Amino acid sequence: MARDYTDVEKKWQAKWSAAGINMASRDERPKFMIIFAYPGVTGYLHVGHLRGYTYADAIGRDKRLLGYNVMFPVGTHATGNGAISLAARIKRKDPDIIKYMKDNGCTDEQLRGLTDPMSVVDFFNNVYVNDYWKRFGFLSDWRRFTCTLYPDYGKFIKWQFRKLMEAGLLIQKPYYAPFCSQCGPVAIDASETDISKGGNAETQEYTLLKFEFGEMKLVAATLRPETVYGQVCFWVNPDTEYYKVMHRGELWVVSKPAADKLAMQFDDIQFFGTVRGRDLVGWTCKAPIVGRIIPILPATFCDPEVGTGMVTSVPSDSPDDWINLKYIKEHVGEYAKYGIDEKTVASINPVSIIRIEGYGDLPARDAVEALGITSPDDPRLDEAKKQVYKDGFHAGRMRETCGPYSGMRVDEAKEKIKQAMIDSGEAELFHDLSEEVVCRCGETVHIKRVDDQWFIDYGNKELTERTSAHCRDMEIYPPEYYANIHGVLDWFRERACVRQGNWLGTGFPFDEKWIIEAISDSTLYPAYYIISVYANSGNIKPENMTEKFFDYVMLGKGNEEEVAEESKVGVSLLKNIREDVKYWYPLDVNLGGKEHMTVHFPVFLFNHMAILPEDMQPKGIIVNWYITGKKSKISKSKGGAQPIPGAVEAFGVDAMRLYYSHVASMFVDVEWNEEIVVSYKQRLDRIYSFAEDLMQVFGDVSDIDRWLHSRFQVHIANIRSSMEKYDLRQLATTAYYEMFNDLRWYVRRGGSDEATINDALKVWIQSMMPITPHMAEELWEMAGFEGFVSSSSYPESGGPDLSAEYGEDLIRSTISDVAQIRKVASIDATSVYIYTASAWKRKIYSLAADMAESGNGLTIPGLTKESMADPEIRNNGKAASELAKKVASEMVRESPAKLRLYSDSDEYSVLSEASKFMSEEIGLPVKVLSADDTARYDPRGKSSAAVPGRPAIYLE
RNA sequence: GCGGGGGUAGCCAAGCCGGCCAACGGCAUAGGACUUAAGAUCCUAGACCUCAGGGUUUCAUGGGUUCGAAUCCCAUCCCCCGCACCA
Repeated sequence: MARDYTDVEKKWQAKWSAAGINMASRDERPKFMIIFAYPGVTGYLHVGHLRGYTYADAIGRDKRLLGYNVMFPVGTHATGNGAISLAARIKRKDPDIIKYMKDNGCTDEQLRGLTDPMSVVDFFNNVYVNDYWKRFGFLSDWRRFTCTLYPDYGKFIKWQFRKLMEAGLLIQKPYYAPFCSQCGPVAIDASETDISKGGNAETQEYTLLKFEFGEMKLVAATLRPETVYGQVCFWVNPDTEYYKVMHRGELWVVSKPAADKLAMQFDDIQFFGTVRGRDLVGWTCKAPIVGRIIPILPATFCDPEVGTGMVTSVPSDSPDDWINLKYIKEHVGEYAKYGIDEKTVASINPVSIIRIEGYGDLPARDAVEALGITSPDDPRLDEAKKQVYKDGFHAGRMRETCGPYSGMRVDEAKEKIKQAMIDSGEAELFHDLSEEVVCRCGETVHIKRVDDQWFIDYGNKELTERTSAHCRDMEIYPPEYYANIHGVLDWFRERACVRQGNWLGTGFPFDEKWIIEAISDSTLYPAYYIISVYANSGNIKPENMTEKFFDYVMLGKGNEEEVAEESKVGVSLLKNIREDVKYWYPLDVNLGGKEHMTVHFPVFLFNHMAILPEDMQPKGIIVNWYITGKKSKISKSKGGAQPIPGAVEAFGVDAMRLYYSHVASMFVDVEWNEEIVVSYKQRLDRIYSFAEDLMQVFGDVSDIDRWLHSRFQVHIANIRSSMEKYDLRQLATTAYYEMFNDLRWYVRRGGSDEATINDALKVWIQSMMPITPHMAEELWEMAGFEGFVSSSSYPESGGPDLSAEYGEDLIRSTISDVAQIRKVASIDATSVYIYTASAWKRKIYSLAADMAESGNGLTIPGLTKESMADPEIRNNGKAASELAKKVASEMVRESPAKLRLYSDSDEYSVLSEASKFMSEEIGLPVKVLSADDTARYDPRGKSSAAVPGRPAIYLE
């Protein structure tokens, strides 16, 4: 049957909204505040993002069932240049972006309005709230929505930074930042928000080595300063025109691109003409530290774009250098035109400088030969280079050729040698990117030195220790992250917190030329949701949000009258907001994707600790993993893999929510698979139909009612303990599978009591509410329950009815045993006889229970002795002592209560009453007899094998 | 390199403070019921062996601890993620 899920979803969303149950206001109830880390406004979201958001809503809904006043606010993060570049691309009608927007349902008319950044932000804010979060049935307090670009939000951030300054946590020092000459600073990251190429580039620190060449210094850039003792020659590209630049009174020779890069990192670079590479080759220069005079050789592999376009040659440890030197030696004739003679070349011999386990004197040669590389053009040189470096750096030691560094570990020598050369003026540092990075605007990105960069000092020891200590008292999931977060906090150093350039965000309060960057303005913000509602309603304007205002409402500093005077906010409103803050904070749960583990969550914790008092520190963090596309993350910047509105139409919101909750643990990645989502949809269909049928059952009380009631008490307890750990998957398993199966068994067993069904139905629907709220409301209404299930109260577990469960388990296992015997014995049975155990056997269990309770414990000799002391048992001779022995050894770990079940259960009645049912299930007539019935039919004497919990079976 | 996480039956995926585990659940599969048929739904089966409810081998590989290990320890192989201005 086709059920119109969309209608049901819209119907209940409208009702919730009309009743205002999503709105969170301070009252007498205990509170629960949960957020998810708000998304960046960089485009449309995809089905993967809704996973975490759904968890947040479901957890909030579960807390509602337990009587909490739940606040679940949402917002967006628009800081950055995403909106700027998006608007620019729309404005210039970039076909890719137009297609992307249209594919996601943006109309031409809407598109026409999206040519400035704020329109883009507003547009997506609207999409996120209406097409995603409201559409998914979230009970969020929409009045509290905020965005990082709202002026009132900015006021809060400025306050936050003033507090950081007061705490001495803002510091200034030079910084090397990726920089576009057109757009200013850019972010280099794999998702390529700012850039169009080079997302995996890293900033590398090069050591610039200065080689004396007459009055000039030839400057080579190296990543391996520890190898300077092995320098034997110098590479210059003969086809390149090099630049002479003056720097600190020295005349440097570097490539043109290098000169440009140097100018971004040193202030005094002056141009002094050029020199051709071919005019340098054939001469010699003096190498730093070793003072060795080495020949300058031509090398076409010297790329002017990399480093300085000149390279010092260490053939002992650099596969490139080794292979090129080898080539020259073997093809000297080709180099005559550069004035290179055979004698010079022959005199160049590698110097062994590093001893590495598994390598000979010349690691570069070994690596090259091991890979069978014979030509300078072999692409595997890169691999050889990495291998030699890795092995040498971590396991190598400097040889005796390395002067004062002899015997030192390579990783240690690297720093020491570098520093020594810097101190002596033979070297300087330079930063460059590991690969070409191109800005969205098309310009190449370089590293620029920024002298007065502001940092937040997350390396602060005292702050780190307090934050780390607090984490031990938090609920952090998964447990691995709880254990690991201390390491993450320790590892944090200073973090650049402001930037310049083409960037939307809040101005830095101490110097407005800076704009606060994207992570730093999103740390303390959960607290702002408490205040945003007043800003959104217009009761408080940004200009009212003075430093004293926030000091008062957030920290309780100052007195109301003074603050009211200064901020122009009424005293009662001020007090009211202050009470709100005290009521709602601390935040109970901050939920976010795993990418936050090393960035957002740590700074979220640090900033709370730095600014807010002990009793306002966060209480919980939950990390969720991703829904991925085939092979890769479904990337939002690369175009949505599955637009959300389409998925909602196809599968229904509840099916998607159930899919997210149940398909796997929160803490593993899951590959998006529509077929799986469809199967969840079908499950919901079945639940709908079954629940509807259940509502039509009006019958009599029977034994099975007790069993169903017991099962549900167990499920309630199970759900409660699972949700204490926010284990939504277990909740889903219980509600959508176990409860469902038990109800079906109940019906199959002939259960039909209206009151029992009603009770079970009520709990069942409530249990499903957190995950599939629309279906739950619909069923709740159909069943005739009052109000919203979303606002109902979940019961406490009454505990299980062990004897009811024992009886039912007995019936099930007996049926299963009959089936087993029929299968194994492969006989065509026509009827089934079931014999329950003799009374004396139950008595042995009773004695065993007594012993277990007595504290002396259950032992074989003990039980045998006790049993044989009883005349009734003793009468049965050897069978009795054997059973006593068996019971004592097998039941030694069972609880006395369990033993009592064996001894006290009236198995004959239980099975007799179920005989009709068993006949139907088995398909044969079933007769239940007692082994104590002297007139019983028992041609094979099977009844003697019956024991409590396991009746004997005879088929004929 | 530093830090972290994994390898479970055809696939996905629970379990992993040792025993209740031959190992939850889903999907796919097989047999049966229902149906004119298909689909849906329901039942049953599911590593291997077994003519009476039993037994034998399994949870990357190899060792070890234990009365007992998918679960603890060690080693090995393989896979994945983060490493900074991207919430």
